[in-house]
Amino acid sequence: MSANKLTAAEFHILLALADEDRHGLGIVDEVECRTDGEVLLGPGILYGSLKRMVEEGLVEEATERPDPEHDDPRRRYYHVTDRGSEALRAEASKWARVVEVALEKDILDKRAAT
Amino acid sequence: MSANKLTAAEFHILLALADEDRHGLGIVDEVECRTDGEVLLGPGILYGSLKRMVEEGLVEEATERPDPEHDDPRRRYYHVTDRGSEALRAEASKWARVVEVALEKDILDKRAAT
DNA sequence: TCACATATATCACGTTCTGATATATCAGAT
DNA sequence: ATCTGATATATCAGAACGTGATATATGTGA
Repeated sequence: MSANKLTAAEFHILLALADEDRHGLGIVDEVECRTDGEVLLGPGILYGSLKRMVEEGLVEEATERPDPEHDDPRRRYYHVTDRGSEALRAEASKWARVVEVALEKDILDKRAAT
Repeated sequence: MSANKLTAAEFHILLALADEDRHGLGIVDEVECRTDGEVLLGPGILYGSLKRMVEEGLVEEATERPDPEHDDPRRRYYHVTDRGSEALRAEASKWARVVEVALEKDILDKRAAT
């Protein structure tokens, strides 16, 4: 839609990786759980987005593996880069603004989402 | 229920129409102004989305014209339907939840745009 | 009536999304 | 050991969506 914008899938992936490195299906689980099953990432959009995001420097494959004791060598863990972190912050800020407008226009009430 | 997922463009259009009926370029202006020029709807996505949204019953062409004194007959004004209103509320609610998560993960500070 | 801005519309092309399919490995049961 | 089902990554074709150029027509003011 406009310059420097993340797709919804890229945004959800970055948000999933914000607090810890995760592997592909770990990202899917975090997003599904966090959105109560409303955002479901299929394999196409997941691995396609991750590939693109590595190329764009938003994420990188993690060098260290969390919990090497109980590891699964098939997994590829991803880590947010500084650039990805900044893109996430900018995008989250845009959506925060949108939610504010929704409140101003009485589309949402102020009650906490639960 | 409504597996009715909105695109980002549809969401911005519904949000623009939430407080008053607007015509095509009026929607573009509202979105551009509200997002500080970060979301720019070109003619393709604008009229394409509106056409689709009428077909899906999210909006309808307005019967009455605001300010008939200084009117421009080329304009086509749009009005949000009940269904569109509900879809907007649901989508805004999802993004509100996402923004909350962003706050929890320390991606945003609490003092937002204003 | 001329020039420019406004307004809607469509098109070709590129990007992104969806769901099916493929391949391989792991973990536990037989 | 090997069978089975779950886990994990990957790719692909077709659909859906977004982009920017182009087209057509009309309003507005000089």
